[in-house]
Amino acid sequence: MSDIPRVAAVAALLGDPARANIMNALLDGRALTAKELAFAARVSPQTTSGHLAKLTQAALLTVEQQGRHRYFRLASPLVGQMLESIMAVAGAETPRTATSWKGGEPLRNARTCYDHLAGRLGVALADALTQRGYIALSPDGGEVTETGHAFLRDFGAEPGPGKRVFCRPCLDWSERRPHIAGRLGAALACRCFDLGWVARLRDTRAVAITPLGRTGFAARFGVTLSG
Amino acid sequence: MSDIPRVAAVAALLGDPARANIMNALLDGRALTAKELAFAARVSPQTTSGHLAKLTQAALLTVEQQGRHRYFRLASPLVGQMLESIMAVAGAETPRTATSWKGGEPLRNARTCYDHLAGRLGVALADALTQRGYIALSPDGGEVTETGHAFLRDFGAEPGPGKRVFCRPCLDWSERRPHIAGRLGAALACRCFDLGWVARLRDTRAVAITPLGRTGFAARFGVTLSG
DNA sequence: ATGACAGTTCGGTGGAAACCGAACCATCGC
DNA sequence: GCGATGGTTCGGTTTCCACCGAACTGTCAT
Repeated sequence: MSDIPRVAAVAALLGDPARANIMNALLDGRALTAKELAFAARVSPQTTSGHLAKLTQAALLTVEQQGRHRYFRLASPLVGQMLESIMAVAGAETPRTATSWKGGEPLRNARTCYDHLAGRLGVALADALTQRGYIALSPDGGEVTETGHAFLRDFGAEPGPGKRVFCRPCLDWSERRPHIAGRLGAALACRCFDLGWVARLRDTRAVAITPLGRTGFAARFGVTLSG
Repeated sequence: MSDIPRVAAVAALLGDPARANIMNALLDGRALTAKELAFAARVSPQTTSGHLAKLTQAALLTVEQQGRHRYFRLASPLVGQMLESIMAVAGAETPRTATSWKGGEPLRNARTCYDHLAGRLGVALADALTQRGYIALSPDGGEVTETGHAFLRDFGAEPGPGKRVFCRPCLDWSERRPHIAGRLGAALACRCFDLGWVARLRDTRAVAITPLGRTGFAARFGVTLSG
């Protein structure tokens, strides 16, 4: 007895659809204003204000005031990981009759997941790197090989020298297979944005693969996607 | 839009204190009867029955009928990981005025976390293995060194040959530092139980360190604990 | 068969909270 | 200064759901 109430409180916060939408909108790590979040949550600004107050009060979000705007973002990567893990079980449950997934198609194809790439693109990259012997993934951890380090250095996505291990698998809720998270995932995604291979879309976590990216992914990773 | 409602539904289930208590009681991987869970949840059997129905309906729990008893357990390790990740943020939030932790002392000292050891003991083991150069841990992953493999083989806790990577850090909610989870964590815990170094206690996730274990942990890991 | 026990279903009650309309405070631009 | 805009607070309504008492089904024991 003593801290279970705390986890229940946190879970209850995520248990409201409006708040879940808010958290989901912030899952890519950006900072959004209260109004944008109201739109994402599909409720009125007043209601949103109350929700945001609770979420920041619980230290799930942090606020930053800029002029008359208030920018909200996830309080820590830990919060992002929590959301991902909930998505993993929420997606796994009930094999379900492949119902109307319509509308989510761009999301399933390529999106950002806090700070790294996910969706079919993310999984394909993970597969490509694994198949070429650059990394090794298992449900519990990941590892970069010698040749993998060389490849990453060459590609320009070698994370700075820190702790030795920095590759974490993240269960993709749409593909049901792991993609690359952790510092390596962040570095890869960052490099892909820098190269102009992918571009963020408005009001969604989905990302577009540019023509430049299409050829790039094919040439460097042997990855071809329809989206 | 389309799966956020799903995560909200899952989170809402965990958001009720009674259900959170139930999940917490099952977090060590054992199977418990409805009555035991009613006691853990501190509500009447009728109410518990309703909660259990919802949790199994949502595929967070599985049931197994045995005579007139129904045994409930977590549906998958994924569910355990989700709970751990929520605990991590729930524990992190609000540095808080070091309030009355009384009663949780044994839990903080040594406990099981789904299938591995946690608490001061778990963290101390992770520290010892790290300091001796047997493993390398970072927030995003873990790795076993060559000498580490040799040590584990000698200790009798080498997981079977599967994927190469099998060491996952798990943020300890009481110590706020990582301990060892994943296949390696499970193997270590299993070996410690086999050796009689630790023993489960009734009606709690806390474990006792036996006199045998006290000398064993000191000799093999250089770890000494008060509990 | 009979009683004991595990677990569920049903009905009613009470409390919590999500929601919005309206009014209010602060900041920006002119 | 003024209106426009971002954001919050307040009140009242409505809906939802956790909870328990009571009654029921099934299994085990003697």
